Amino acid sequence: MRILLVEDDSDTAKIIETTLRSEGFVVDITDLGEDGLEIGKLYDYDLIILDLMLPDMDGYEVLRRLRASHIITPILILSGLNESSDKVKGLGFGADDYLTKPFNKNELTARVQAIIRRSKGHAESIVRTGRMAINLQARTVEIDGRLIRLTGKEYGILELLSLRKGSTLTKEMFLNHLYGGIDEPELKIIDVFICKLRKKLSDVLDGQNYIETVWGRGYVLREATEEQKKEPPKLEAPILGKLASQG
Amino acid sequence: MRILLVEDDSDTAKIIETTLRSEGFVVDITDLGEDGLEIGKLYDYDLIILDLMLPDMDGYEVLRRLRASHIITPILILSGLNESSDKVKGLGFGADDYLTKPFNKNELTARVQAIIRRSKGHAESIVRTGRMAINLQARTVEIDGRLIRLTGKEYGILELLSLRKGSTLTKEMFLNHLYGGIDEPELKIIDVFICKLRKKLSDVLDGQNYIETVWGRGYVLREATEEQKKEPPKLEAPILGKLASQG
DNA sequence: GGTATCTGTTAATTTTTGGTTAATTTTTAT
DNA sequence: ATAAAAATTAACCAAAAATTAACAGATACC
Repeated sequence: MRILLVEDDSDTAKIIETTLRSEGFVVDITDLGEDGLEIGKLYDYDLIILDLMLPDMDGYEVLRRLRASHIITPILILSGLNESSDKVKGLGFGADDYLTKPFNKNELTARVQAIIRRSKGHAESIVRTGRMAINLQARTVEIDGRLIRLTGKEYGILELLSLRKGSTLTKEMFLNHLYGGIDEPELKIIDVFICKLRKKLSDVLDGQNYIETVWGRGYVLREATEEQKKEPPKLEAPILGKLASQG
Repeated sequence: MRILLVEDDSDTAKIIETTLRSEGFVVDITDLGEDGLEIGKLYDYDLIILDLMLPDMDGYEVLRRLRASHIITPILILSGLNESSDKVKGLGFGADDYLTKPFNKNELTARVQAIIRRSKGHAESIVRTGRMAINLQARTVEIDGRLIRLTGKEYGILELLSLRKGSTLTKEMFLNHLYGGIDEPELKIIDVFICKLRKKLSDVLDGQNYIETVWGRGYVLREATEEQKKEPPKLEAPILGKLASQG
């Protein structure tokens, strides 16, 4: 579960971040409405938490423009004001819930979980590509129903590719999302993880590769071809014949 | 088992809290009806204990609104009044039981346990994983029908893992749920308890381990493999020899 | 074809995290 | 008040993951 937090007050942001992280959410933070708008449009978050008081733009403006761009990501409005007019205004513009500062941590997590549960309509969010299924809740990957063991960064890369399936992601994008801008390692690290990831997947997919390289640009996860979707033939007689003909 | 206590008198709250905690319940407390309403709606508690005398709102109002919102969480009404009319009124509004102050601690726990057992619809809530069975009502753990002696925190960790079997829980999650946010010890404590827990279980499971480590994220309780579900072969001659030598 | 640039792969190194034990503090029961 | 049990901290080692570095293989472009 991935949450975008648009909040300029760093103390509040920190509290929200640690609270939600401790519940297992992945939290991306930006302090500008402009950036929130951009990122919210570009990536498929499970929830956007939006502060009304932003340095560059009115929170409502961000909300309005997101909805105008047909972004249906659930939005939780965060405000220091307690007027009910604001509440109505926010919900009217298409916010899903409203929380006033200061708030209780349990209430925050409760609301966040409630909104997300509601928005998913109880359905598990699973992204399928050929024989591979990525469970975003459990952060697990299965191929032909068998669990594939991935490390944190390996999974992170695969998750990003899945969320933006079909479009090419640059290494810089991966770096940004996996390291949140600070203390980033070399770009090369992405190649290394892609390599490891491919190896783990292809071990089970007997040589098939879903992660395509776009030379000079980055990587894409493409919808599998009909050929790739088929389960591999069980190794029985044909193999024996093949082996026999080779020997 | 998680209980929400809506009570403004801090002495009463304290007594209830310690009584129920000593029985192994996790207790969240709020002193406002408004908050109780909000939190009760959003969180899935096993029981809500509701005082009628609240500073901001009539307890009946909270009860009525919870039921109006289709919250079916069992509710225990707590009151200083002893009139039977009140009793009827509360039960009529959809409360599950009624307790008058001052009350007896044993009666409190008995009622609480009864309500919760009833609300779970008689079905024993037992989570099975391989040869292990966790009884959430009794807070006991059995392996091959034999009782395993666990301490409070050890059980708490195993219970959480069972309730969310299959998904990885971070150490922060354990800390949050086991200590309710305040006065939390170091994260490291979770490792220690996991270690003790594994040891106690594996002593009986002859080396098997149901609690899996997800490196960098936390721990999971996974459904056991077919192999793990089998009872181990009974040791014959060696045991007999051992007993003989002892007797 | 040559070459500069980008990518794939492996190995070596560093950092982080987990497992375990023992010591200490706190809680509980008697 | 005391002993026993449980919880917590501290310290250490081992294991795993992340990162870097080095080099081999591809690809685009001239």
